[in-house]
Amino acid sequence: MTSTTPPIPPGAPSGDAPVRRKRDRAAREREILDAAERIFGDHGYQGTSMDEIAAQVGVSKPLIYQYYGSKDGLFLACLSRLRAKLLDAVSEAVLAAPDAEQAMYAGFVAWFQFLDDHPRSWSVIVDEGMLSAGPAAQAADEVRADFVELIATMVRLNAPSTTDEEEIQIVAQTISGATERLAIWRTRLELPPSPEKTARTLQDLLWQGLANLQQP
Amino acid sequence: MTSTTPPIPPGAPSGDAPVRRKRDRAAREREILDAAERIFGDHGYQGTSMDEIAAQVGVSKPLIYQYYGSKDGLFLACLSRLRAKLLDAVSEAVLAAPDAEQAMYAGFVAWFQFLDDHPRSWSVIVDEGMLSAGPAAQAADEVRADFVELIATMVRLNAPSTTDEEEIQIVAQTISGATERLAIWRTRLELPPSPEKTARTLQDLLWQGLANLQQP
DNA sequence: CGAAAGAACTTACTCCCAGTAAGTTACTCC
DNA sequence: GGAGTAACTTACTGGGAGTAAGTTCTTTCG
Repeated sequence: MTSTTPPIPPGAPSGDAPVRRKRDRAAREREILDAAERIFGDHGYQGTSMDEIAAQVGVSKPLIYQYYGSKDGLFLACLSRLRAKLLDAVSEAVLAAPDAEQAMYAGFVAWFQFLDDHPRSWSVIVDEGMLSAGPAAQAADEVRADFVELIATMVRLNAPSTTDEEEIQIVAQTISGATERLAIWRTRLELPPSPEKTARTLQDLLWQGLANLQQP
Repeated sequence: MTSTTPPIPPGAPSGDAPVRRKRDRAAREREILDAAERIFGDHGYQGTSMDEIAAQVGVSKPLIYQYYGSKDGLFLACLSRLRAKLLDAVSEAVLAAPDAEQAMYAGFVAWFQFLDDHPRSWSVIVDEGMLSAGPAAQAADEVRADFVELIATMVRLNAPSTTDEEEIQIVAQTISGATERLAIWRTRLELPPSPEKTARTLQDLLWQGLANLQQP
């Protein structure tokens, strides 16, 4: 099970290999974070115990507490790492597009594609990141806030004459909520529609309405 | 604190008032369910302990387990009751409308209005009902499935020539996800946009795209 | 009436898991 | 090689979910 770091027997090994029972902190932290991301992704936040993570890494529980403070802290660390990756993927796709319409489509595709590429990691954010209590929930909200802001910016660029900030917020929340839900829905299908088809349908559904925002 | 049923001192009371230390089962079940709904709504699923509910009702914990089986079971019972109320409210609004466009708008308004009227109850479903693990999550999924089906039906009626069931599912998931997210978002604002404005903006955003579904 | 039966209800646990105190082991730098 | 420190562990506490086994009230039937 502990494929990464086989436990070293306490009885002293042969006397020349350094054996490095103690690794440097950064490496251990990464090791713990990797395991946590995987296990959280598999069993969810609630279904994961710190003891399990510790066992998988081949380390004792207090060490994890020393590095990450709490279960929430560890979860939050997983989340931050994923968040950066995800936001990068989508932003890059959006910025590379020649116009607003294609930017939106590209953003959608990137979003769904990322999901397909990192299914388990992703469920950390979407499936379980929705807890409303605790610091973890706050972090999940920050992830969402990032995307809402990204979407709102795009909407403003696309419909410059719209000054009703409240409407823009409604639209941005709508799109963010829709993509999130579609993401979850797709993961549960054995044969989900392709990222492209999903993105195109969403685009078709929203684009006309977005264009009309400026002249109501 | 236990305002509803003050604990009766074990020392035998005066000998004529019946005192009914034991109530009949149905009444107790309702009492427990009411308290659970309130406390789950206040502190969330995780933040609520069975001991707390038992204390509020003025009853011992095993009694609750006898009636509801588990924490999940109790939560699920709360959810079912709310789900019926909510689905009724929205369905009624939809069915009372003269045409598809107004039906959709009325459905949105009913949805957001219900939220405003039952804020705490609602957070049981939306804020915490999203756990992906356990039977509670399955129940939350059923709530969503009901609405997705309702929306899908409306879409089919509105765009009869569309035969691509996959596209209809995408659209229904989109709308369901959007309304759910908007619901959560609104509860967190001190001065949210009115149900009507939220519904109208959403309607404006989606209606044109829906109409185009039939002739792509 | 009074005992039998069966509900409603409780005390007193078990187990599991997040989190911690205090100590031990390996590495490092003089 | 010894002092100092970072990495790490054992062995706990506390709290909450869930349970076994019993106790008290109420109804029913002789």
